[in-house]
Amino acid sequence: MVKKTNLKTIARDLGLSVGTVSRVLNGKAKEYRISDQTVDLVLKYASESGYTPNLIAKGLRDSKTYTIGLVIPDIANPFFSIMAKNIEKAASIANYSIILVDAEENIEREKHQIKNMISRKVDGIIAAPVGTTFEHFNEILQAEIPLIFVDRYIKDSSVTYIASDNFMGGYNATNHLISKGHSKIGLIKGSEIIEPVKERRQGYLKALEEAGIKPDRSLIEGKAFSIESGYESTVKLLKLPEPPTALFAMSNVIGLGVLKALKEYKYAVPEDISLIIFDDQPYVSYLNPPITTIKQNSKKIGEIAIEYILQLMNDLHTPLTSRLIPTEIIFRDSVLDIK
Amino acid sequence: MVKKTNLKTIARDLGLSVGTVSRVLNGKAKEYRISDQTVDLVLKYASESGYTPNLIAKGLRDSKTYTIGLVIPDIANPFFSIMAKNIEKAASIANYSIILVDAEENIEREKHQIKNMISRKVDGIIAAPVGTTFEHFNEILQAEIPLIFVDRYIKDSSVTYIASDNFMGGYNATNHLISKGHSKIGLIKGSEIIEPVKERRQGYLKALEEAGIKPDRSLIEGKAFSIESGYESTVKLLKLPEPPTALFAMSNVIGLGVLKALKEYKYAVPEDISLIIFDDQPYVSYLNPPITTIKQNSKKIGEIAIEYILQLMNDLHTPLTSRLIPTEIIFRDSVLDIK
DNA sequence: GTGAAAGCGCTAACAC
DNA sequence: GTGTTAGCGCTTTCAC
Repeated sequence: MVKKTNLKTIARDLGLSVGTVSRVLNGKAKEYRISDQTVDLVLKYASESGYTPNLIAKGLRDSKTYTIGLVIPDIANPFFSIMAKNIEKAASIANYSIILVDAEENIEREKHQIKNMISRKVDGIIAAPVGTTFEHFNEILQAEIPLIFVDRYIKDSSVTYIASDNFMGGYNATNHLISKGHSKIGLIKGSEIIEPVKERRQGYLKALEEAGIKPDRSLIEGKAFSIESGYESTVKLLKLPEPPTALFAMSNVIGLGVLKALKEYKYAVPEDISLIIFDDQPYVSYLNPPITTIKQNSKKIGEIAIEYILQLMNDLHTPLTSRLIPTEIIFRDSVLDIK
Repeated sequence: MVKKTNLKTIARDLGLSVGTVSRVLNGKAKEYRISDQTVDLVLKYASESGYTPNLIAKGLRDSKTYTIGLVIPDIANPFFSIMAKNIEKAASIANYSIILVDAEENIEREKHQIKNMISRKVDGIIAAPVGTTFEHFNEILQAEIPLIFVDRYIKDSSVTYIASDNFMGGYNATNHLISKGHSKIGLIKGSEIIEPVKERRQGYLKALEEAGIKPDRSLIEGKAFSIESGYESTVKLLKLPEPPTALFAMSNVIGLGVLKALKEYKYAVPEDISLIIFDDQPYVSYLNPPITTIKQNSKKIGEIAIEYILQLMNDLHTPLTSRLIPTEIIFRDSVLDIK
């Protein structure tokens, strides 16, 4: 037997009107000077009948869904799952729920899901876009839905973003390698259409340039944030006539692929080759050897994202500044001093 | 300028009625023998104006939200994030969106979020409950919302669950250790109120019993699925007058804590101590040494969960059988043969 | 102090 | 072939 309790049934059973019941349940009894007796009656009945307000109906009424869409390229990537965790936490404190979408690094899926979010009338969208195509995000803007980019972003899009300072991260990683005497530094990257990839590569290039090292295009490999791409790219570099003495892997997933290749080809780290991985994860301390990494502050990125989206939800025209969150280099034992 | 396009505005602008517009947009033009001219008109206008149907209003109408609540104890735990990925994928194929909740292994937060899900009128809930308390789940049942447990479950709850065969996993892990000559096997576990923890421990005990090894209660430690608990428990065991020769860590996070302790106390794996970790993750192949693990099929668990929830959504009284998904032992180099 | 009713956007039953 | 309208559950304005 379904006992669907709603304002109407409560009102009926208590011989009151929906209006009165609604007021009581919204704590507006005082304001409307509703009698204590009525208040008690309603409160008692509501709790005994297990009444839960229908947020959907409420939302329809005031054109809100108390919902934030989170569009992420790969939730299985620990960088994103930690970010998602913090975003969900901050959102729930503000009484918003997260609708999660995993775009699987697939632009078509992302487009489809964006449409879906718009249909669902989410109050805001936080996205780490898969690629550079922007039309589908334009639809969000046109629908006047607040939008914030995290981690990945589309540079000339006017959408506020919060990301790691990828340029400096790439620069610092490369510089550290250079300071240890390395000049043949392989860069294992993701797809170039991703802005952070470009930035990290530019940081890498800048460090080389400052050190007077001529960049060697054959030392730059990789086309995706995946174990496979990391693996294949590393193999290519290892087979070079003059293989690099150090590797800079652009993400934790890529890093796993690099490790796979190094293991297979029996390169010891750091004796045979040095390694730095962009993005720190708990397990890297226990790898053989512990890997030096560029640590991103995904917690902070998530927190600012929610802060920003809440502000936009309050006023769509709040002027917001895109933020580049500093990375930190965590020194471990994967870089050999060859000076 | 907000151009909020909805059925009403389209109807007004085109001099039609909302009914007609709705029919055309729902592909029911044929059925209602609406003129091609009208159809074209509506379709053209809708696409040009960027009309997106309001799923909320539609949902209010037919008491559906096309939404599934996913309640998880820790989305940063890769086991759960991979499961979430698969659940989201399967859900989106069936045109459902996922509302994600991270309970943070906190029963109060879980309760609160469950209430929220009910208010949101989700069409179903997939949960990996934090503890054994059940009242808040009863509310879901009372609200006649389909409910499925994954990974964690509450045994005497009548709620269908899909989980790894934890007993056999624990049994196989322990047996493997025994077969290599170990008899002092430390068990680093999570909180006992979690059913899978009990099951894994029983598997461990059963294997010992079958081998004629008397279980030593001082070898069983741990109280949470966290790095800290894994670390502290391991330290305790290492400080025993007669420390174990092998360790069985009950999860990937616990495993990280174990590794931390072993490293700190300079125990080499497997020379000084053998190790098996429950739950396989990509990085364990690259740990020092690669760790033997019990691999769970989180993809399959997620897929069945969605399959089941869809069936329940179709008919709440579909008879469903709880499933125990087999685990697999992945042999690597962390177990020493001491026979 | 409380009730009545409009309206949020949509679908479907009922008109004609 | 197309229009009208009730109703999903809620809040709030307007009555009295």
